[in-house]
Amino acid sequence: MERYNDYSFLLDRTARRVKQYAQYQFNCQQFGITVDQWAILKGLKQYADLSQKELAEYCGKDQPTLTRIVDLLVSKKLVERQANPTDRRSFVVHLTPAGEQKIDALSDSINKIRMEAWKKLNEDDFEHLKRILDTIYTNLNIG
Amino acid sequence: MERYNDYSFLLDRTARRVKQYAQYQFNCQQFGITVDQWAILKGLKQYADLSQKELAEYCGKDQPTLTRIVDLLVSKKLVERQANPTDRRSFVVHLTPAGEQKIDALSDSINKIRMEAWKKLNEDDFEHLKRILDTIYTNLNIG
DNA sequence: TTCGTATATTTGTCACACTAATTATTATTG
DNA sequence: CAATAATAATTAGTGTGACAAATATACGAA
Repeated sequence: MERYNDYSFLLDRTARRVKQYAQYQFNCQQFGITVDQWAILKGLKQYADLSQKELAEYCGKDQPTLTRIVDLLVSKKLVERQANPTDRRSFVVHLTPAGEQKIDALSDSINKIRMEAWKKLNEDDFEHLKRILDTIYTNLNIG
Repeated sequence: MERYNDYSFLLDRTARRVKQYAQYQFNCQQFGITVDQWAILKGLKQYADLSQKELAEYCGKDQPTLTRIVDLLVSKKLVERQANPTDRRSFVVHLTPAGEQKIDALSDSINKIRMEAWKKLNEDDFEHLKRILDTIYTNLNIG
């Protein structure tokens, strides 16, 4: 069934538009961060004070990418790197008060932006999508 | 239903893995091109001799990205830019014989790579996925 | 203890996405 | 016909993704 090949085009195209739409709204509303930086802030909020390796894993980024995103968040004073007392190789990434505040200030607006994509779709659609994407994801495990 | 927000994480994660897996196989099998370069070659094969603007549209790329991919394909001698006789602002992108040959040589292997993702999924799943992704895509039309 | 290996992070390089600005050409309008 | 607007392609700048290599530290085995 060669036409199934189209899934890769559809996936790539849709993922890019989702990100582009969100970033466009972030810019219009002057959130001052990127979509990927937001994902890291949310991860920190949810799991709190992780090492970069753990944070990368939970957020689905690789470590070099996470390093660079954390660099940007540090320069915006939204997070800080703290020494890890039990392992001097690693850092603990910690939300600053400004970071906490940013999350509180943006959460509602960002939920609204995200939900724009879900118009005309329902619970069953979500379950389908989640199952199919997870299947693809595990089918392609390289390791 | 705030949990629907996860669709963006799932989409991004899956699209990246699909691309990463394909690129990994491209590298192992020494195809000598990237996944995105392949998408442009296939677009040219299908539609033949388009301007860069048209090619970008059909392939779902923006114009600056397409310019750079075409640059790389030109340097690999797989395509060439030809003057457009009716509009001196634009080029016609044309597959070279080497480009045609590359497509013929790789098509079967790439179909096989693509189908790895589809294990344990069926026709209905494809229809679901296509409908849901297309709905999201059109929901987020910025223009 | 010490040597070798594993791990956390960083850095470098190439490719791609998006935006804005530039250049050359074409189309329009006054 | 000249001035202006629109368009195709490019370039520049920033952010992200993947991979490999480098660095510093931790851990395990001899």
